[in-house]
Amino acid sequence: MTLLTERQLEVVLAVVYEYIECGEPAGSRTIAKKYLRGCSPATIRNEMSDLEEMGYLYQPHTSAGRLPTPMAYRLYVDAIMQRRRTPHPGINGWLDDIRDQRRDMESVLAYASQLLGKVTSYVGVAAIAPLEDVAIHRIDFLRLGGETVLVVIVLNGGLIHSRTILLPADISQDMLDNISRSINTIASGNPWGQVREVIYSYLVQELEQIFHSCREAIDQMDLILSSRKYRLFTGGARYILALPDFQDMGKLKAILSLLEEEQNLAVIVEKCSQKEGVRVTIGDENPVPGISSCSVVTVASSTRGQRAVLGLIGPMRMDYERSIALLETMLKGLYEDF
Amino acid sequence: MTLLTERQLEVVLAVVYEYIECGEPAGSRTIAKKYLRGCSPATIRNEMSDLEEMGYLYQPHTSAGRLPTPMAYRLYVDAIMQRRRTPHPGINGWLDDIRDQRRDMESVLAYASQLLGKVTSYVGVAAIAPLEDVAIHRIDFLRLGGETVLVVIVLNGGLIHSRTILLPADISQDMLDNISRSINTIASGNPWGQVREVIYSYLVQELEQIFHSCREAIDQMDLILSSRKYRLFTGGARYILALPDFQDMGKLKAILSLLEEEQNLAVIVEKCSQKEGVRVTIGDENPVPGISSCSVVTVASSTRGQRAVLGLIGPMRMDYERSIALLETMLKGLYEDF
DNA sequence: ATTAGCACTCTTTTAAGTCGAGTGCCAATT
DNA sequence: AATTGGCACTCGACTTAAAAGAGTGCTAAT
Repeated sequence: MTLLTERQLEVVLAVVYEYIECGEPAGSRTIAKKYLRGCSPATIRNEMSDLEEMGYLYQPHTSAGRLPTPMAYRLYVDAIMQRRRTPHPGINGWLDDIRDQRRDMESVLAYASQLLGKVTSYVGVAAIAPLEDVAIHRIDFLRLGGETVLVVIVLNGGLIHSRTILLPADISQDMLDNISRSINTIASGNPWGQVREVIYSYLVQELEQIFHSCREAIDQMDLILSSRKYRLFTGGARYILALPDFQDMGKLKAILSLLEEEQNLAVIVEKCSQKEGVRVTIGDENPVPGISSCSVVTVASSTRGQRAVLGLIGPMRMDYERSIALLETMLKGLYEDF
Repeated sequence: MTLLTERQLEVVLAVVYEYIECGEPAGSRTIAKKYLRGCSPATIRNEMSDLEEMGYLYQPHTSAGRLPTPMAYRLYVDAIMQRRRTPHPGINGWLDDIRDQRRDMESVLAYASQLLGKVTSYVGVAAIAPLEDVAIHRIDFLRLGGETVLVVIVLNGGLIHSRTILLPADISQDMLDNISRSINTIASGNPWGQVREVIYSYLVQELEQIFHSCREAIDQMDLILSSRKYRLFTGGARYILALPDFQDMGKLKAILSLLEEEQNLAVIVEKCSQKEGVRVTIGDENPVPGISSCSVVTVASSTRGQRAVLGLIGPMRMDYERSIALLETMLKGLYEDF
């Protein structure tokens, strides 16, 4: 891969910056006047022509200015990431709002995602999941009728999982309460991995006759807890309607589909939570299809038994710098609360 | 109000039906040929002209066919509601899907709303709230750190409420467990109204010194439980993009805004849950602004300590007949499970 | 009361023409 | 050898004009 000259780099970054700001193809004249005062438009044109050959720029049609390719965005984002980031100003007021209406975590995250969307005009994402070794606070069973039982698991960070399971026999609520009591004496304060082992061995010793019945129930709980499923929230989808990039119904549909299909969204969140800090994926770099014309900025962090992710999904020409600053500031702000 | 002649009624209903089916203004020729074979287009034209004066029809422009006004839709829907409804065929397979992946209630409702949207191309809504007098299964406290405590309330139907509250002192988890134990002995199986009274009198007698501190906590819980807040789910928003009625960004924004603002959606659900059964609101009849060009069909029902609502939000020319049948069938199907 | 006929209206579609932004290239300049 | 000014050329965006089509309103006949 041929390296870029200093000036070529400048031109690429200028085109990206200009396009992010104005939303229209950048012409040689504009770039020369606003970003590289020392050069004439003709010079820029030559550079641009070369850069197009190299795959950094392209023209939507012959007589238009240049647009950045994903490669150019990548260059731009990498450049930004190296710079020192300043915190995003002016969301402190909103964070106070969140703090004031003391709510459960889900509401807070839902609100945070809405806020992210509102402020940026992109789609805000917030997600949280328990860490693998988080301790269980309490397990509770609630007879819903017949053989269906609702299992409620409260984890130590405050996350709550619930799920109905089917027992092979109609067990009374009193009996369930007893079971719950026994389990909680060993479970409370310990991670599921340990708890499961203890329950298993207990079952084998004491309750062999109903072992198989319970085993399925335990497997169910295993599924709930080991899936480490993210609780996902998105907000602000309505604001992207105003963006010129989403006037196309096709793109709109793609992004709405993504938001409504938790699985795909989970893949994105999953990917980014593998390491702490900011992560930017551009266009095709995204692991899910359909949003290849979008970019995703996320920031992840783990504390107190939980992994939290905040993110923004926007057009490829989204304001990466501002988005990153906003996400970092907000994540930090939220952590001060929890 | 002048009454409609038999034939006028027929014409109005025909125009509504035709428009619902085809999505285009209905001309006199079409109506005469497809719905009133006995009459010539000219006759229909005369009737239409009268009906326009009466406020049932209108023309988008001089040389176009007629469209139904909200009044006409109302007439049509009232006519439908009197008819005997047949169950919606072909969703049994999907209901089985729901049944198979035995999940917690929230997932089921989320899935149901998605399904409603997918099948109809409108927006599906599902909501559930506890009845006022539903019994409490369990109240649990979890120390999150410092003075913040997470209260988890499991209600007898399986609904779970949680919320962080601020206590005036840093209370240890052991202490919280004790409190929880005491409360549960009196709370479990009883509705909150009673429980609150008992706790109050207990506090007054035993714990006067910290009465005020706890009082606030109890008030908080009061707020959680007496708000009877609906848990809301919507799904299928992406499908409306394909409808000709929502090609307009303005309308799209209005409906997305509604979906993202729980409050407004709650108003709609609230209204319809006041009586059992089907309810159709057309255009301006809707209690919230912004969706005056949409209709909402809902069906509500209460059992086992819970009120459930299923609904569809679609264009005014939505297929009311099919929508109603679908909602009724699905609600019935869901109740067989829970 | 109903209907056939016809002129009229208004949107939609198609075609043609103009405008302007921006490029590519060449020859002149540094 | 790199840079620059000049100029012809391209292609989309916008404007205008004309034609087509669907449907009505009205009038006169049945």
